[in-house]
Amino acid sequence: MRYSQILLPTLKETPAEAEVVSHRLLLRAGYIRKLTAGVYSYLPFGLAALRKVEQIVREEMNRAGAQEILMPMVQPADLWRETGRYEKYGPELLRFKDRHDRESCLGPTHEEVITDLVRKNVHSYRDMPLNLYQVQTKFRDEIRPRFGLMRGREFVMKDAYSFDVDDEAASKSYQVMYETYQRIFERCGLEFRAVEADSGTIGGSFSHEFMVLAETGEDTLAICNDCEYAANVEKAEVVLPSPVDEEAAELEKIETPGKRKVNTVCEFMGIKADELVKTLVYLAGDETVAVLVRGDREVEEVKLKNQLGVAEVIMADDKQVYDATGVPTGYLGPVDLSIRLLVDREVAAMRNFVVGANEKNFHMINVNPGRDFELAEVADLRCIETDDPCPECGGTIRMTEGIEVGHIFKLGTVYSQDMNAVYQDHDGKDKTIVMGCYGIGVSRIVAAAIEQNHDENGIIFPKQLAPCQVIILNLGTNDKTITAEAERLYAELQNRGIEVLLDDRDERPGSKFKDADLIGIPLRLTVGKRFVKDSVIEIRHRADGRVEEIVPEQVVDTLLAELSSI
RNA sequence: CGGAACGUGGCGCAGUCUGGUAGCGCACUUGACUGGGGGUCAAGUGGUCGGAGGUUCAAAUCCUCUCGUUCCGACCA
Repeated sequence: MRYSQILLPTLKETPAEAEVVSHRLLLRAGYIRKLTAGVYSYLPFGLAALRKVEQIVREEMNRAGAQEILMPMVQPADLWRETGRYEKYGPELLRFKDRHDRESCLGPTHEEVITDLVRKNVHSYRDMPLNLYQVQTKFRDEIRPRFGLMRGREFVMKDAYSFDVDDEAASKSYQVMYETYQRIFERCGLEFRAVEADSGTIGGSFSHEFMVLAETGEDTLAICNDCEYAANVEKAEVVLPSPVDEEAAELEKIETPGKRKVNTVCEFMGIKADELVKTLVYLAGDETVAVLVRGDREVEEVKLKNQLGVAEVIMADDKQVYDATGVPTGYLGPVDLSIRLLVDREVAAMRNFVVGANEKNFHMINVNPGRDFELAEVADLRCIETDDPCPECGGTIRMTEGIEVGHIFKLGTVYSQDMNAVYQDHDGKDKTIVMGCYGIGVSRIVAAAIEQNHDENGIIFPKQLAPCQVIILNLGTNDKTITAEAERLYAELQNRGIEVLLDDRDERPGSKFKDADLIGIPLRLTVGKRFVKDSVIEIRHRADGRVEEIVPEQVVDTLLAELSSI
């Protein structure tokens, strides 16, 4: 490739619409351009990076015994009605009618289509296990597309579906995919964690998300500094604290005029927030419940939801609190409280703390669980926080953001039952096929890789994902010696099968250096004055800025050695 | 869907409050100089100011509607 001929429109300034790093750099480096909200064109280098990810995914899927197919993007509504998802899926499913008034939709995922395919073509236990996958453009009409390739409406996804005779075989297929995913993300050069995901709606099944660790992630993860533990904060368990060994002092009511907030009460009484317990009121279905957590903690609403077994919990407003308890907000406490009370495990282990007195302008001190109020319902209800102990190894937890790049799911027979996908077993009886599904956000990986690998000058692609491995800068396009050497190197590297871009533009050196940094090519060769003077070529590593000067004869061997470390 | 902001040449922006011949930087074209971290000078190209309607002698500017984009939230996973 010659820079003078390729469409690689780099920008000095960042388009105003781009907020996150990967979006900014993808635009600036000339990798993508937006057509409309959440829909992008891939320019040559953007496509090249995408292909690199696809290639890794394909190799590993094939190695795992999966077979590649390609399914239609346009799908008939009737198929979706069989699973009830045409109604359930919501407005993310882009629906339309064709010229014959047939209802159709653009595929946001392919469980229905693949299950249809399999029920028509797989009839015997001999046909399984079977794992089929595709790499394809998906369309989800997101309410709010954002962050460029991170959450587009149209995006490239690898989706795989496994079919097995029973649950045990399906678990094996799941395990194979779990390991395959580990390999894929490792080969992509990404720092990632596999985290257990919520299996909520489909009982009995299980599921893992693969998260790339990066600041711009949309999910918050609790990860351990000392071991491999990682969990979505919604699921991360807070370790049971050991009870405080302290003698219970005498309960006392004191006046706290106008002091309602945790910090004002603390200030007024000269205590810290961890010596106080706050009482929060939630609406959970038809019920109103109170939750006790330490003054400096937050309630994790997902945990509360699961504890109560309801679909949703909403924080009560001042009026709802008063209606339910007869106490104005700010003075609530567990002593003689009239509504159902849930106690965070941490609070249950505390002694002699401060709570509201259930009376305007009064708080209580030296409150003790068990003695002053009943510990009817104790559970893990608070958010895990930085420096909390790790539930696995006891190390310390830190919080980080994660980008979901993969999600694997044991589906069971959810779809096969609805769509009557059965096979004939040894005994001649029809049995329902057991399924799994496995997704990877291929285009999202490109964005995630950039989120994780960049500096102030631009992208730093891992070698495995870079559109090409080497860029040669000809710093003397009007100098015969320099140009001849740059051209010679270019031809030689191509012959040796190295992916190389030759910057043969009549630009000043500064521009060429800036562009080379911006587009993120791992290795840079510079042919310039130093070649004329000392017959040396400069080789520079984008990732760490390391520079060496070598004679032309060494170039190919040096590059091959560098690239073999992939 | 709720809240907020923005829309002026390819990109980034000023001008809008206070109506009066559309501007700046970058990019692009031509020429000269220059040539190892986005260079200098000169001369140029390119915009019916998102669209429609209205007010006015006069609208980028005021009013109404509309389309688009972005941010926060909700939703979804």
